[in-house]
Amino acid sequence: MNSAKTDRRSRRTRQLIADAFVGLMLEKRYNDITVQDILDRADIGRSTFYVHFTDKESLLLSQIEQVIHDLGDYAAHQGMEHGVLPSLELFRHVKEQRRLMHALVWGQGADMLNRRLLQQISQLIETNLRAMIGEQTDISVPLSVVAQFVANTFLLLLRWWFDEDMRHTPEEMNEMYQRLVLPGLQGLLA
Amino acid sequence: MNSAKTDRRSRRTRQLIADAFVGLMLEKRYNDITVQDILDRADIGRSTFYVHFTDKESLLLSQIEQVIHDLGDYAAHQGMEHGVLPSLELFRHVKEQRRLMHALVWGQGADMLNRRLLQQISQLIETNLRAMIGEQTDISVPLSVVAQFVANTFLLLLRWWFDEDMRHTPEEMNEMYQRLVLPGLQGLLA
DNA sequence: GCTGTAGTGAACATATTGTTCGATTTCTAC
DNA sequence: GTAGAAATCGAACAATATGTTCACTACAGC
Repeated sequence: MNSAKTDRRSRRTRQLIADAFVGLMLEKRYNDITVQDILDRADIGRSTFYVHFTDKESLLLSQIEQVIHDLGDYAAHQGMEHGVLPSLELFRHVKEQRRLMHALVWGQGADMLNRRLLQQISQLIETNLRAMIGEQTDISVPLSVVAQFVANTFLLLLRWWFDEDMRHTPEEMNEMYQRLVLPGLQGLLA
Repeated sequence: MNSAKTDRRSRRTRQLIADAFVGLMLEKRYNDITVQDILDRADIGRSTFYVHFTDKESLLLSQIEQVIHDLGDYAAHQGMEHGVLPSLELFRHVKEQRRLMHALVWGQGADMLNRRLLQQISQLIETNLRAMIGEQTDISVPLSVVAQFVANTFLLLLRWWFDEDMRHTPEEMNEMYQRLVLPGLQGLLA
C-alpha cells in the first residue's frame, strides 16, 4: 500500500463527515445532533464514522482544534506591529472563513446559559445606559454592543474569580472591573 | 385537598432534584449527566422526576431562570447610583450564593469551544503584552485577566457580528474593538 | 487482473429516554 | 386515629441512540 493514496481517500471521507457536521451545527444544537444525522447527511456508513472518530464529541473537538490552529497560525503570521492582537486582520480572516467559525462560535454550540445571562445583564445595562446618555445619540459603537461589552467583561471576571477559588475579595474584583471597563465607557460617552 | 400542603411537598421534591443536579454539575459536564444520575443522587423515583420536569433540559433551564431572576432582582434593588451596573454589589451577592452560580456559570456547563478559543487567544495576547510592558510589573490587574479581557471582547464582537449577518465591514468591527478595549488597556499600561 | 486498504451495512448488545399504571406513602382535615 | 386526596414509587415498556463486530464490496496502483 501507498500511504499517499489511502490518505487521500481517508481525508476525503473525514472531510465529508466534517462538512455534514458543520452544516448540521448551523441548523441545530450540538446536543440535538445524532451520529445518525451525520451519517445520513454525509452519506457514509456507520462503521466508517467510527473508524475516523471515536465519538461525536471527538468530531467536535477536531473541528475546534482546526479553527484554533487556523486562527493561531493566521494571527502569528501577522506579527505584532498591530498591538496586542492583530484584530483587523483577524476580523478579515474570519469573514472569509465564516462558515466553520460561525457554526462553532455561534451556531447553536455556544451554551445556553452564558447566552441567556449575557442577554439579561446586557439588557439591564442598556436600560441604564440609555437613561444616562439622554439625547446624546452620536455614539460610534451601537449601544447594545456597549452593553454587551460591559456584561461580557463582568461575566468573564466572574468566571476567572471562580477559577481562582474566589481568593479575591468582591472589592478587588470590582476594582478590576472598573479599570477594565470604565475607560472605554467614558471615552464613548464623552 | 388544600393546595398549600401539597405545594410544600411538591416544592421539596423539586428542590431535592435541583440540588442533586447542581451537585452533579459541579462534578461533570451537563452532557455527561443522565437522568438516572439525578434520580440516584436525589433518591427519588423516575416517574416523579418526569412529573416535575419534562426533560433534563427543562431542569437546566429552570435553574438558569432561577439565577437570572435572582440576579436581576438583586441588581434592580440596588438602584443605579452605581453607574451602569451595580458591580460591587453583584460580586458580593455572587460570593454568597456561590454554589448555584458556580455550577451553572463555570461548572462544566460552559461550552467547550468558547473556553478553548478564549484560552488560545488570551495566550497569544498575554505573550504580546508581556513583551510590551517589559520590566514594568506594577500592574493592578493580573496580566492574564487583561489578556482574557481583550480576547473575550474580541470574541463578543465576533458573535455580535454573526448575529448581524456580518453586515458590517471588518474595518468597522475593528473600530469598535479598539474603542472598547484600548482605553482600558492604555490606562493599565500607562 | 491482483492486492490491499478503506468503506459498507446489517446485526448486535447496551444504555438512555420518556411513559404508563397500579401500589404505596405522606399529610391534612375531621 | 382514620378517611381520602395528592404525591411518590417502582417496575415494566417501547422507542431511540450508541458503539462494536464482521463478512462484504469498491477502488487505486502496480
